[in-house]
Amino acid sequence: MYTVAAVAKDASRFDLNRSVVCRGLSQQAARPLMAISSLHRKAPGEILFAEVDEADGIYEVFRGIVRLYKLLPDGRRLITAFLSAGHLLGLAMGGGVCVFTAEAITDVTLCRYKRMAFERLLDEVPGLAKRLLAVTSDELCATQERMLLLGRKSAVEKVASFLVLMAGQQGDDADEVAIPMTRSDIADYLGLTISTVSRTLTKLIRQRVIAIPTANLIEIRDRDDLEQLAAGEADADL
Amino acid sequence: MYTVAAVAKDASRFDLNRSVVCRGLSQQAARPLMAISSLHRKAPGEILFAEVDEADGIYEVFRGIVRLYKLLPDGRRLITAFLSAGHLLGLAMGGGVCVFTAEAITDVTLCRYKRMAFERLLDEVPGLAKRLLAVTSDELCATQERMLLLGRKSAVEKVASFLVLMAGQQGDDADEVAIPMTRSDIADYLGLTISTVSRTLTKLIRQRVIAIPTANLIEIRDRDDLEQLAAGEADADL
DNA sequence: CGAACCATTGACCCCAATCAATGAACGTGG
DNA sequence: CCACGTTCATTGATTGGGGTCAATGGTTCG
Repeated sequence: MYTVAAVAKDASRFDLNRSVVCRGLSQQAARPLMAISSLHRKAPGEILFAEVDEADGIYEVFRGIVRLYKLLPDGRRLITAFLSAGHLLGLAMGGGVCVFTAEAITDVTLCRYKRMAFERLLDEVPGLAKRLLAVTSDELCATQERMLLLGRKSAVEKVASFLVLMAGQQGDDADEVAIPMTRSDIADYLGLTISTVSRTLTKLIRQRVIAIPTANLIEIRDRDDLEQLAAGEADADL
Repeated sequence: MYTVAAVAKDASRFDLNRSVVCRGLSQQAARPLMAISSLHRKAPGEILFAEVDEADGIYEVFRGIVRLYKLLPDGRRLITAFLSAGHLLGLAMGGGVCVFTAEAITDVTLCRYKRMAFERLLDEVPGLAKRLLAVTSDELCATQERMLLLGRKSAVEKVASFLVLMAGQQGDDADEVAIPMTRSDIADYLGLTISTVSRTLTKLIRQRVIAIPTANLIEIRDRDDLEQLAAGEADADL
């Protein structure tokens, strides 16, 4: 763990203008946020906080990818989200207790705002609460889509949706999509098993919708088809 | 549709202290909210707004139950939430467009706050944004649990979870749970089919976990068992 | 009384899970 | 450098949970 002061020289990693929390706030308003923040690094597999922990703050991901997940007693896992740079983490704590586990899947840099102090700033910094409300509203909106996927989409539709989502996150024009997570992660994100994810991917390859040069790199060969599959508009051509 | 003035005599249905939006705000702060609100009634089956509509405001449910759902092109439906009195509706609009359809399933009374004016009040009324942030955070927290259910729970676990949820919403001590929605609604809420919901309920009856005097009334006979099933802690006794 | 809707239940089927084998990619240490 | 273990991905064989189709009965309502 590094305090902000300690890495102050590395300004690009803690630039207020890049911070999602601070965006839209005046420099002056953002300053108190600086004061209660600290920069952290995590290696792949490291846990930021677990499901039972007391919520200790709000995190913002600066670099890398974090997975959030919930577990059932017997080990079944559902990944509720993959968070990349610019995403917030810790806003949805139920009564001060974490409702999911957060774990780094790549090397991760993030910034933590102390909970108590942050709560106080919500009253003091004008526009901060409204800004966070916008963020959580967007998130809530995205989870609606995810529930539809989890509850009603077929395996092909799920995998296609995932690929479209990943493609959308990294420059729209690029047809090569980097997949930083494992098949197991994808499966637990889509409510499937590893086998089914793998089988479905090869099915998409055979249909020439995608190609997979490396396991972690997927090339989209027919974006229209893929998006149609993702939307559940495909006729009967699986 | 009724304006607030028109139903002002019916004070109990538009009491600021009962309003979730206004709770925690001073009387003075709440007054401008009154000014931009209007009271509405909807009959069962009436649609408040549909998935493609422009978001026209924030609603608060005062009485009755509303279902929110999303559809796939071929008609598959997922009900994302049942909203009862005290719930807000319309906060999670993606870029001013509704991301789901809202439909009354009972007679419903609700209050609408005009969108534009409401947005303005977020800046002007101290504490309002923070209050709504708390509401959306709680909601976000609840959707995590729902995603786990949709993605990883078995039919029995889903139905048991649903019953526990319904029981929790209406006085904890009562063992008779009123089910105001149809089996079809339950199915689309849990990501199952009508048949499976029905079959699962009779299975629970045979295990003496519940009893169903009327289709819309479920008696919980063994709450511990039910909660264990809901949590996914049951061994192998289906 | 009949129509419409809802819930239950049975017979059957299929999609995705399970079980299991194989291969590829990577470190690590001898 | 290569043998070895480990983790990850693919793929086949088989199973089973829940979907589909369909018949029946109960309620409500016009």
